Amino acid sequence: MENVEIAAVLEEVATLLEIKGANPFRIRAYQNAARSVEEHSTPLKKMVEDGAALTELPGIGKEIAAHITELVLEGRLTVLDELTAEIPSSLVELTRLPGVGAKKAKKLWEALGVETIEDLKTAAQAGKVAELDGFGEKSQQKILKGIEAYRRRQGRFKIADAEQHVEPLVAYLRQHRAVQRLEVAGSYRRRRETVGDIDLLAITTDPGPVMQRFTTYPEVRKVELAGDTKGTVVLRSGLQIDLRLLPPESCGAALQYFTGSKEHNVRLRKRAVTRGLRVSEYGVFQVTEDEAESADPFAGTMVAGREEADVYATLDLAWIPPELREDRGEIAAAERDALPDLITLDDLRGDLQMHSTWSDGKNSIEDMLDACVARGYDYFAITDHSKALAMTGGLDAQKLAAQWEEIDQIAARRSEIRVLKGMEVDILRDGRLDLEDEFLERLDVVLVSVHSLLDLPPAKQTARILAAIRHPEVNILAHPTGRQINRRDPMQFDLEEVLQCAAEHEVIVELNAHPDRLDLKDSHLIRAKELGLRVVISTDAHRIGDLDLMRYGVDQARRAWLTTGDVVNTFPLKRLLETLQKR
DNA sequence: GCCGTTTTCGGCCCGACTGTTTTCAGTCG
Repeated sequence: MENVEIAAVLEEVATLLEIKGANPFRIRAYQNAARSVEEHSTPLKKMVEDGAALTELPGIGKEIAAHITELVLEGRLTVLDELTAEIPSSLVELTRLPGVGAKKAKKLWEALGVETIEDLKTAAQAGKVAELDGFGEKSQQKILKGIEAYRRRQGRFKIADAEQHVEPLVAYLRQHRAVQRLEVAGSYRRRRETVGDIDLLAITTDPGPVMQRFTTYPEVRKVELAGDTKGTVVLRSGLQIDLRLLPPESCGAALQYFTGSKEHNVRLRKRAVTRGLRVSEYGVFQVTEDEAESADPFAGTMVAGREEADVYATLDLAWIPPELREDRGEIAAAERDALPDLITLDDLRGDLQMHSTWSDGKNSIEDMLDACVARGYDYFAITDHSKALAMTGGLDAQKLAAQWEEIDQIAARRSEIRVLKGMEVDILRDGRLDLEDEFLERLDVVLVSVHSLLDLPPAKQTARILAAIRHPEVNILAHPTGRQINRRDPMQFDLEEVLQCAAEHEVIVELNAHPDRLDLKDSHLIRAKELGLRVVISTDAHRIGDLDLMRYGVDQARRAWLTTGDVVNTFPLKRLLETLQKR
């Protein structure tokens, strides 16, 4: 049982308690505990087995520690069983729909007998939802739309969640002596923001025992198939894993083949055909016309297969980084030897969005400083929220001035890194900014972002954002679309117009590295680059550990072909400051 | 339910917006 799963169970308990109408603070305790578990780097399962004190984790006390222990050891949770005896657990899913919280889920259940999303859809289509007290026609429409959006993203795992399941499995398989090499291929290797299933590749000359080890992995819920070359299992988390077993001479070809994408491979195989070659997961084969028709995958003469780069080389192509393999022009670029020199994590010199205890962050400015120093950064920006976000403890001008004093004091004794004074300033309804101009002028870096009124009519939303980025003091448009992966669709507005306006006003667009956001997404970033925009990759850290989320942003940036020249926080401090001093 | 202490209780982020109402409950961030 991975930390994400434990966290999910605690969340489920919280939601059921909410539906039940329990003490709100008790509910929050479970939510806090869930978050704490999810963020904890070592597996709690291991802590339980080692007898380590779970209460050392923030938000975990005696009771929840006991719950986690029960969950890990027994695979069940008494509290949860008791709750689901009263309330159908499927109601939890209803609360994931926008506009449906615990109270409404309860009402739908009690008044209409709705237990599942499907029930709700039927009831809404029959117009029964609108007739309920507290609901109306608009709510009913919103629910139907929400169900549609929810369905669209079903079954996909965020890359960071998938990692939690995949990494232990990979380690487990690599321990087996018959496994010469084990790699993750597919969209996971291409570092897509979400993955549907996982493609594993094991190189072995002794498939039987490897398949045996795979299908007996303790987290396996169901074995779909287990042959000599291919096995499929579903983990308890619901994540499907395909394992392919291949001999060493096919390793590179198989890695290439199963990494995809499908579109990339189709183009590659077409290219091969014009050269009298056949490309498959077993290798690249020089084939005659007759052999090309053969059903035998080993027909012809094998010319490559052991190394992935050789597969590309036989097609007169440079090796293409997996993140680019989406048929977005990478094959033409590889042919001209004009592939971009993609950004790497080591290129980053700082982080330009993070929060401190001054607003909703969990660590002090100096803690964040220490953590940034430890990551080898040359600079970082403290960017707490502005006052419109009252729930985060957003800062007004007076508090901001007090924060500057603290920053100055810290900077005076800590010269090893440069602290930039920043703020994540809310864009108000009409596009004005949530901080007075004379304070904006004195900040080193001004981020602006939308946190409220996410569903304004598109024209109004566009106008609102345009107004903000035209403000002469604005440097960065943070998490531009406002989406949350698998949770909330992007805001409706004209992104193209916003990007063009940002280009015109030299506003940098953020690639928010948080794996829940990854906003802008790859295709948007490609467009931004075309328009000559600069990008900043920021973690939006709310605690020290979040600073490590940077790598997800880098993955996404690589998918968008970005290089160090495109990303301002790869710049040395002097050049960064010049870039921020645009006007 | 957790936390912290001036330590075994009392506080815990709270304001804005929406759609429903006709003065406000529920949701969201």
